[in-house]
Amino acid sequence: MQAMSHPLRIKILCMLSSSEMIVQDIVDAVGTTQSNVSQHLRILKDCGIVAARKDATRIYYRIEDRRIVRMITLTRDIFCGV
Amino acid sequence: MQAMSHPLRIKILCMLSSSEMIVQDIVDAVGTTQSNVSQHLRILKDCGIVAARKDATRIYYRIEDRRIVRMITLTRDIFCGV
DNA sequence: TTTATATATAAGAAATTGCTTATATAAGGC
DNA sequence: GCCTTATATAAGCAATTTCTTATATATAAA
Repeated sequence: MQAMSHPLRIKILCMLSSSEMIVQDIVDAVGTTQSNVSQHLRILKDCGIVAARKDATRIYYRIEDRRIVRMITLTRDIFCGV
Repeated sequence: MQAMSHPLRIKILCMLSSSEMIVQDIVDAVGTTQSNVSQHLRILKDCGIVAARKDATRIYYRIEDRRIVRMITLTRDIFCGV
C-alpha cells in the first residue's frame, strides 16, 4: 500500500487501470524524467502491483490484479469526488 | 492515501473499522508510546480519515466515512489473503 | 560497426517522515 | 489547591524516500 501511495505512482496506476502503456508514454503523460518514471515503475513491479512485457525495445506495463484496479477506482471515487 | 499507508496507521484503521476506540486502548493494542499514537492519530484526523469525540478526559476515535472502511477491508483482502 | 532509441541502474544530495524525549493541557479526585 | 490520568504538542535526531545526474544495457537502424 505504501508503494501505491506516492502521487506520481497513483497517477501512473490511474492510467494503467484503463490500459497498458509503454514507459515513454507514461513519461510524457506525467511530465518528469524517464529515470524517475523507471524507478517508480520498479517499485510498483517489485511489489507485484504492475507487470511488464517486452516488445522489441519497448516495455509495456500493466496492472495484473483486478483487485488492484478496484482499489485504485475506489481511491479515485473517495478522493477525487464520486 | 499516503496518510493511510503507514504500518501503524493501517493497524489503527483496521481496529477502528470495527468500532471506535479511546487512545489508551489503541496504545495498548499496537504497543508503542502514547505520544507516537497521538501523532499518528493527528495525521489521520487532519486528512479527515478519522474523527474524534470527547468524553470527559477520554477521546474516542472512529472512522466516519463508510468508504474508508471499505477501502481498509479491500486492502486487507488483497494483502492479508482473502 | 556505429548511431539512435528505449529503458534500467547507480550514487548522492535534498526533502520528508517517523520516533523519542520532554513538556503542555485538561479534567477529575482528594 | 495539588495529584493523577488521558491526551496533545514541540523539538531534534535517525531513517527513509525522492529526485537528479550520470552511466549502462539492449535492440534496431543505417
